[in-house]
Amino acid sequence: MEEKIRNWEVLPREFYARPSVEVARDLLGKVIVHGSTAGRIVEVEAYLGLKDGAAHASRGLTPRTKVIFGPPGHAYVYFIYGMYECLDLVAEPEGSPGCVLIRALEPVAGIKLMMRRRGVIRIEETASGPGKLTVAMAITRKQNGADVTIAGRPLTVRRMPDEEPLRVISGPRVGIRKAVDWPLRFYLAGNPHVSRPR
DNA sequence: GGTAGGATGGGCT
DNA sequence: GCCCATCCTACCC
Repeated sequence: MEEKIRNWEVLPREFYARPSVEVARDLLGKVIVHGSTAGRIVEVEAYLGLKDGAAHASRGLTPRTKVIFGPPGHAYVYFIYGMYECLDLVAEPEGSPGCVLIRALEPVAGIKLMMRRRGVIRIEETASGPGKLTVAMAITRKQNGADVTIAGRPLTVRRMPDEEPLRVISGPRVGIRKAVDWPLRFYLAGNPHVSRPR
């Protein structure tokens, strides 16, 4: 990782201890750092609690969902479709379920390594999907439950010092069968790393 | 440009 | 046994 990134502010736990929709929107433009790789968040989805039929947490507290009910600012990493892993960041105060699925990143550091892990030659194919970005950044279920608010840990989320205003588009979440009309997906307008433009 | 179908295994009823 | 917060390939305009 480039040395400058190591000096960027790590988002504190208070950032995550808010309603999931607010946390989702505000995570856009922030940077996920894992090992020597880093990527700017360009697409997210909020998942709520018991009322949100599409959310894993809607089934209640189980071995898998206990991280979502735990303290905010931790990673929730789950296995899906027998093949892929997806990264969420836990929101809401402890005891209140809610999380944000990271759906796409714009590679920022360790770009060649990320592309090599993915086996792609175009940067836009590197992390433009929730299953793609975990491969590119080597994030696995080993990181499930990891605290992302502590500088010095391998997995952190940081604020760029020169963050600019963002044009955000919201719409329905992708790949779900329940609560399909809730506009809980947020992404950066015109960004080529978004998984599904429009 | 587009999409239909298959890969593949864990979680939960 | 069924469902899945996905991705890639083959195939078809």
